Amino acid sequence: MTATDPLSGPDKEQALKELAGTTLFGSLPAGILETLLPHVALITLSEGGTLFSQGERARNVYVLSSGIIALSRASGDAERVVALIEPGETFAEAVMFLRSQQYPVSAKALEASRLWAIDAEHFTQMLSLSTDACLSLIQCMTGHLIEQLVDIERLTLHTATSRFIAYLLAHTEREAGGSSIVHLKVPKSVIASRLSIVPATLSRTLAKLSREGLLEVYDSDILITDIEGLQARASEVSPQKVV
Amino acid sequence: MTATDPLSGPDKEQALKELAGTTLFGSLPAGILETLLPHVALITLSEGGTLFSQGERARNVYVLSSGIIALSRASGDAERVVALIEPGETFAEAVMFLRSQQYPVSAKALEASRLWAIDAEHFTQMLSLSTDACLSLIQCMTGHLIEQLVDIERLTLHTATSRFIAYLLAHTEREAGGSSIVHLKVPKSVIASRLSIVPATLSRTLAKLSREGLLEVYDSDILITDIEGLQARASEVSPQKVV
DNA sequence: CCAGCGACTTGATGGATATCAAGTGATTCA
DNA sequence: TGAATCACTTGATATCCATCAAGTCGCTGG
Repeated sequence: MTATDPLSGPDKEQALKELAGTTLFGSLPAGILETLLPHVALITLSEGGTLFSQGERARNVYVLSSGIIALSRASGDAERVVALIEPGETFAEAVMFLRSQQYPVSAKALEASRLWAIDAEHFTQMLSLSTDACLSLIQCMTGHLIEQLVDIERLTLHTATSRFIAYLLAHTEREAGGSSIVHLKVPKSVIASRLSIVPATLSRTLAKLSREGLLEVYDSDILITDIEGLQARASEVSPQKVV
Repeated sequence: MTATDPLSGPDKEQALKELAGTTLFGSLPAGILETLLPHVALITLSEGGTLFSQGERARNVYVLSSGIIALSRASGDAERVVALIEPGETFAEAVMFLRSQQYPVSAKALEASRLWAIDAEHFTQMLSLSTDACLSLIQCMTGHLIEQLVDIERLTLHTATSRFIAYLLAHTEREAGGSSIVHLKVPKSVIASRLSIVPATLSRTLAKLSREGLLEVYDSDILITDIEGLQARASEVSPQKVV
């Protein structure tokens, strides 16, 4: 992991442009974002590199510029990927509001990555000066809350198969024809962890769906041949009605 | 469900006092909270009454004064309790920042309850006038994010038994002696749903722990006889190491 | 070029927990 | 007062998915 600080000219422009493209920083009144720039650093990670570890003192808020970051949470000797961050997304936005002041997850690069690291203290300072910044952060956190709620819903109410299909459908780019290709950008073992499935089961799931003629598997490329069929199975629940 | 608006004298005082006791409203600069009072209504629900339903247009933010509220999320024909609200807690705080403007869960009273309903629009308005209010909300949402993260961790990494023990331990009031009593304030079926267990399994779990001499069950009162033994089993994970 | 390793697949088996079903008490209500 | 209902318990069985264990294939490095 390498970090530069302060940013030099061209990086500075790039940072400004990329931050402005996020929900978190995109709707700030002119000038506010610039005041933050002196406290932004460029970080580069090589594949497999660790950005921070669970429990570590939280110092920065991040924007991913390129690459992929996996956020994972460990408990005892078990660990699970809880989120996959793609370019243009922010993460660890509310880290300085945690009682513990510690990152609640670990962040690791799944491929070589570039990130902008914003100093948490100065970010907080900016929040206290701008309601617009606060509202953006709230907006952003609301999104995360809903995502987590949906995650919980899937984990508790849906089967491994329907969870995987939901993942697949969420990652298919719309294509004109009746069939479309989804390229898996991370190893299947990571997707499995993200969905709380064991890799062996994910493999079997893929084989099953393939046998059923819903999709075809070519390594990390999945050809979807029957999107309606998949959609139908995605909403299957493992019943358990209550209250 | 009955609602009054505007509040009369004594209710007004009560509302002011109770709102001031929450994280969300407690640290507002003097005077700000008062401006909100005209937009606060008192709502009473009888046992089993519905406050709002999933998908309904979101109009209010709530503070629970007395009683118990279950927040649950449905998907298909399955449903799960995702949170149990106790007096003094706020909920649906960020509801007006949702794209859909709809409640993502349903809220039902498990016993007769009183609540303060704050008009969402005026609450938002107050946020845009006070950074302190924003920061309180952010603080509050951060708490919810961590709670959900821990919930997910438990659901995916721990067994039904250890989830139940964690619930039990989180609800034991410290007692001097080597043993303490936990009174379950909601039906066991609701706790089961909250923990994503089926009632029959919860019942068996209780029987098992009782046979092992870790606790004794007297209907809704659980006598904990071996807290260390329970703590040891609470951290059991269903292994699944990854990445 | 082959050894070793990592990512994935596939098979055999087991275990945790859901499902289905039949109880038991306690409470409500006609 | 008896019937109905509810909350819970307990038993028998089923199912999903994890575990354990061998593969295969492609890649890297000596």
